Amino acid sequence: MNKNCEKYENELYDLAELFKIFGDSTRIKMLFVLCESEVCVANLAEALDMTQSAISHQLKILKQSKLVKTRREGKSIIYSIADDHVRSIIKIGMEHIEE
Amino acid sequence: MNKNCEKYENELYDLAELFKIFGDSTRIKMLFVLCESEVCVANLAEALDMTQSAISHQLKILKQSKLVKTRREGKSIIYSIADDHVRSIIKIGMEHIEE
DNA sequence: TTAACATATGAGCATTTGTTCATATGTTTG
DNA sequence: CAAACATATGAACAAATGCTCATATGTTAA
Repeated sequence: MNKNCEKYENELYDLAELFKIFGDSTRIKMLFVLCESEVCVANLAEALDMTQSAISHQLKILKQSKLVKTRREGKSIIYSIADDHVRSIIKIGMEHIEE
Repeated sequence: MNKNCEKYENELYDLAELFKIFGDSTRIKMLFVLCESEVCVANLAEALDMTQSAISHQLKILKQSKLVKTRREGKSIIYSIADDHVRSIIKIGMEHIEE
């Protein structure tokens, strides 16, 4: 029997971890908004109609996963998509949905 | 503020649901194995070193999500990838990982 | 038809996850 | 410096999730 999933055990684990990040409504909405333009925490919260705290907790997860990056601008922290793979993943997922 | 995530509310919800399926070690391993060849339940269980029951429960989820399809062959049920989007999604995820 | 095999499924349980609430940290302005 | 603003974080709790165990359903061969 095929045992490649043992061989690729670690890669597949990481892959699952990656998709897990995208597998939550709140996070995918956040990423979707960020795909269009960089946004500060408060504006993200407003866009999704959620509390600043909830958004902040999720941003932490997105940042730890290196899907977003930050920079400070005055009192605000501006979040943006870390690399184009995020857009690719969302795009290809959307293509699957739309059928 | 950008409210496109309201506009695309439903699509983004479905997208999250899709990625949620990929966001589990067991399921991604199953899909990975199935990407290479169609397999019956018992062989999948063996390949992943898991119980038949656990695999069967997950296969149900994969089937409900239309990521896999089945056909009967004697006493066995043979599972296979339902469409090539599954391979694309795994592939693009892998590309992101390997960096 | 009955025994053996292959898969499916429901209930129960432990773990994980996402939100809220309260509060801490950090920055700018007066 | 103090007050106001923006974000981060820890604890607690409810909901969702994945596995196990027992058993049901369905198929084939004797």
